[in-house]
Amino acid sequence: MNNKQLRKVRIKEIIRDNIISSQDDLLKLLRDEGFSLTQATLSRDLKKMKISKVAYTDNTYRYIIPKDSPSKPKSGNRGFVSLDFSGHMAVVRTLAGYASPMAVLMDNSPSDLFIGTIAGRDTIFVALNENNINHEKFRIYLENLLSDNED
Amino acid sequence: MNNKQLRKVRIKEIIRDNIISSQDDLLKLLRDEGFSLTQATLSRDLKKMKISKVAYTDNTYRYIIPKDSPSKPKSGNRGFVSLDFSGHMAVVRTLAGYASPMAVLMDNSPSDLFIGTIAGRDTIFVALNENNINHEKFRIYLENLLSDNED
DNA sequence: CTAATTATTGTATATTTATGCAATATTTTT
DNA sequence: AAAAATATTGCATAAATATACAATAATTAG
Repeated sequence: MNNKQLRKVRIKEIIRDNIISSQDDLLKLLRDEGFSLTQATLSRDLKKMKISKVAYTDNTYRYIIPKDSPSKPKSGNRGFVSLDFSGHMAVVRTLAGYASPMAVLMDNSPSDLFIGTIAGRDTIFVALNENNINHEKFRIYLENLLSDNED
Repeated sequence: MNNKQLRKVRIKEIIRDNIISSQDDLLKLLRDEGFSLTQATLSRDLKKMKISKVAYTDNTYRYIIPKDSPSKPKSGNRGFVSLDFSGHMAVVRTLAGYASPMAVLMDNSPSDLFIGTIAGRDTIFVALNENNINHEKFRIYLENLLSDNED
């Protein structure tokens, strides 16, 4: 294991075991352990590891390790297969059985972009808002819904 | 609904439907809609809402709504709600819409413990193997099924 | 109503984080 | 091994974000 990999492992451990509220905090701890690096490198490491600062309930900021961080196969898009459009209708194809829960997800994240969904076994019809038809935005909406919201 | 609350609602919607990579991005969109505020206020709003910038797989940063946000459905165990038994039948309750995919999961992980499943919207009936009725084992089977593999 | 209290916001700025570029180091190719 | 290609890093700084403080607005108490 080279220095970079070792460093990354320690970064995760430190963040798991400490309250870190800035990159400089973390930088100091790493340097105390003998690592030699700068904030710039740390910023890059954290980006690669998807570790980021979030607001905590105690009104402070902390760095946290995302729950799904450990190289999760991106195939886990909740059964998503494809998205196509037909006029005012978006058609989402899913793996067998996934259409209904995905439609429920959408129903629970309402948006101006659509006015309703109906799901079969592996297909969802989404009635888009005729005053606000924007395929690209709907695609982004769905992408965010499916990737931001893992179990 | 006063201006602040309205603004916060819109912030969530905008982040859900767009790719936002800085507070200034968001600020511009809000101002386009007629909101009058500064980056400082936005920073405070986002802190309160626990919305933060995270590294995305495409090597960019995006603001995202945290997973446990109230607008997202709570789905810790893949929509699982409860498990009960009635004679040779196990009855699994799920969140609305989750019954079918969960039954598919079970069908794809066959076991001597049951001989078939049938799913409605939020309920699965599982016909247990009458030669091998063991409620506790089935509970463990289901527990493992729901916690093991990723989506 | 008026005063007191609390909440919201902007300004200005400090703090924090990200990145272009050049230098080094590492790995791969020949 | 040398050359070429790729990756890692620091430096300097740009870009982005958070916050102290003061002002203003809204709410509550008397």
